[in-house]
Amino acid sequence: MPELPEVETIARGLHPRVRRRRISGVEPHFERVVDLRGGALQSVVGDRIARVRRVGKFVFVELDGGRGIAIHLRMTGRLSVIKTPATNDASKTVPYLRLAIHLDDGRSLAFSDVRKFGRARLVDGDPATALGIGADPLDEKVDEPRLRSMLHGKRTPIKVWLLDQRHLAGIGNIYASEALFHAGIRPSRRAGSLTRKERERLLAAMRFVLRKAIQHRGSSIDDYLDVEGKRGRFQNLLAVYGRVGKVCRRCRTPVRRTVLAQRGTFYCPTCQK
DNA sequence: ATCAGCACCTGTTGGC
DNA sequence: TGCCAACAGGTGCTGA
Repeated sequence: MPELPEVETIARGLHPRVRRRRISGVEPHFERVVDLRGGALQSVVGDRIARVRRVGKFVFVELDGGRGIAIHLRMTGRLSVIKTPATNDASKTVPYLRLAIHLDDGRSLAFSDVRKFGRARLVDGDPATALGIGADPLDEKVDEPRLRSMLHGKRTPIKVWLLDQRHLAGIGNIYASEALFHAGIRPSRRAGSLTRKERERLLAAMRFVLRKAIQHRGSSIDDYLDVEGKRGRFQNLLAVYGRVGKVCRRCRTPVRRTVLAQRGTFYCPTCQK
């Protein structure tokens, strides 16, 4: 479900609600929700939350002392802050509750997820390094020369390259299609074949689309909701994603759907070369 | 390195 | 109306 704009919206919503709170307990309701590669989560009990921010597609709950909890919502994960439920009816309070992080003020951070794909992982030190993900696409240090060196010699389709979080972290299936539309580049183009102008357009398009989507609090195509349970609005402004058969907003050509890396991929055959 | 295929899960939807 | 295959915003593993 959530990509960079949705995760950014959630992190921004969560931050003022939980900052400076101390963690008083960690209660998993589904065994595999904790990714043990970072070690057991119980060790954060007693720690204070410094802030909440986005790292790639992770919601990062940063703790005093340099550690943090990295939460990945995958397809259907949701975060909310609730009144701490009695242990025996926790799962009734929030449907599909998978993990409750109790706070010292009688509230809990609730991580729920219909599909059980979401994970929470303890991280020590720089989260991007620990999580093995690349630079943020909104980071201005990612400029054309840097993109050029990253794409050099790559024969994989540019859209597939964009989805690989080790390169740039945060872009998912919606915004990859959208950014490529705004850049006028076919999703199937070999990454290394982009010209300088195309790389410049791609960088500008990624940032434009991601910033616009953040302004609109993300895209709620199906079930994405923010921390307050509200839908985003950017789904109404999508240019190609999910619009197969409908006409391109720019040139009226019907939008096409193909499959790349087993993912639905949308583009305008006229506007994208 | 890279890539297809599948696994992980459950719910919704579209076609017959 | 009813059934069921296909599909869904993501990643991670295996084997070629």
